[in-house]
Amino acid sequence: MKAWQETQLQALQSIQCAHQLFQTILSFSKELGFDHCAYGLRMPLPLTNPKTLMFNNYPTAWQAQYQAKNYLAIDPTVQHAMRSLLPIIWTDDLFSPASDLWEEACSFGLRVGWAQSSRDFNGFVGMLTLARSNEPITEIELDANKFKMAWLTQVAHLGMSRCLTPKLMQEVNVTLSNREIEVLRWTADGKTSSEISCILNIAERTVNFHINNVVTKLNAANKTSATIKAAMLGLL
Amino acid sequence: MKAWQETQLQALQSIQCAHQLFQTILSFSKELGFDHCAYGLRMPLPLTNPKTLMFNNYPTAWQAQYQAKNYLAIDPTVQHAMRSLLPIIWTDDLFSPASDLWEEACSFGLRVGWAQSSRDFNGFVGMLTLARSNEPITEIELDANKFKMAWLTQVAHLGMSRCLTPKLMQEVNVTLSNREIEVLRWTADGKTSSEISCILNIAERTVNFHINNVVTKLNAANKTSATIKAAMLGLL
DNA sequence: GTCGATAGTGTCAAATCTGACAGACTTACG
DNA sequence: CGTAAGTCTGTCAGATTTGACACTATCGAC
Repeated sequence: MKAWQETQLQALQSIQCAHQLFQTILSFSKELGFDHCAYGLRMPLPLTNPKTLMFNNYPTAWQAQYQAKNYLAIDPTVQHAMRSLLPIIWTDDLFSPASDLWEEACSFGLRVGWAQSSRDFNGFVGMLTLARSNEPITEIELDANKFKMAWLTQVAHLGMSRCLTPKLMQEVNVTLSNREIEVLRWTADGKTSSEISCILNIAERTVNFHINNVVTKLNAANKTSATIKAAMLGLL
Repeated sequence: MKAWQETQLQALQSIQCAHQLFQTILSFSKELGFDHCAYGLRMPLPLTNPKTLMFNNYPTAWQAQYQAKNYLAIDPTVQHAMRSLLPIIWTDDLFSPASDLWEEACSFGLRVGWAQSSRDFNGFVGMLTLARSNEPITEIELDANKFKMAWLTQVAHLGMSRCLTPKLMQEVNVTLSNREIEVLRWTADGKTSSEISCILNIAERTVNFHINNVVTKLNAANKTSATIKAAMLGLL
């Protein structure tokens, strides 16, 4: 347990394969007393259909069930994780809006769990879940381990997003010029092209030129979409 | 040091005044061996001029200097914090692009420091800095305390943003109807009103009606600005 | 049973954006 | 000295958005 931090940081920095990284995370979660571990990464875009990648060592049948019934959309732990950075512990109360899910999870031996999320500057949200079948999480255990659990959440996110982001979201690799950023920021703040042309002392045509370049670079359908993409991915 | 976690969480949940909360954070930072502490909170909007709130117990003269020379805009620790969730330690290298700032900080007895940021679901970025005048941060110290420092970053952010967000950014209090969210998501993904009307099987006029309501609610100048605001504040 | 929030629809003129035509100037880099 | 990237500018037609006019209907709360 001494080598925790070094090993983690090494893994974080060196491992290039997400599956391999997950195995490392899993081994840490076992050291913390949890047989099961799940890591999910949700991309910020598109807003109408944000993709989520999942890694876990849950029973295969439960994984299939979860997928088939689209439990991701109603899982209360996920909903919490999308709104708050605070850790959350599985309770009957928490799962009351999704009793089916809860009962089935229990039937697969997933009765005790803890989850926390994190969000990076590209807008990616990562969620780490640690779970086991029995042995409720005690106050004492929590006090002893919550620092490490929170840390693991961070480390897992940093590693996972480093591995996955560039492939999943080409747009994060795009670089915008200073002028493009400037114009796009004003656009995001609700200025029209002609207003921006006054602010920056250039022709309206030039403003539209820059905007059009960004639209092309980000593969967007129009100005609004381009602005959203750039802002959500932290390009502005 | 035993009561760390309880006290922190209590403070986090109960204290309503940001200054009072900062005093609590400061006391923890002292327990961790740092005389000085700074907490900054940056709001996500407006993009052309994002406001930042600062709390710290630095020498008054240094605070004035920092403000007067607008060091916030070039501070390498801030720039790092805006791009990465990883903690960072003050080094000569780090400050080489801002040697003036670094020399002046040293002259005020701020030579050793550590900083980490976090980002919440409203897009607010918080940054915690722990500093002292001498005694370099050793590997051993870091290994012993980095979990707690990361934790404190989180706790500070949760408390501070709870205190400050509702006042600073009225828009976070706005609630959008389901239909408004739906329409706005499609808008963010680059669909035109007429396209959305097809997708949702309603009249184009109705789409514009919903969009206009959101524009009004969020006090935005137009569709693009409203969409950005909603997306950045996690309303979508 | 009225009130408020939500959802839906119509028309029309002016403002704004989009796309496609094409070209010029500067700066950094090799 | 050429080349690439970034910045800047022009015109014009057609699509889209915006703002202001009104109106109907449902649903839950008081």
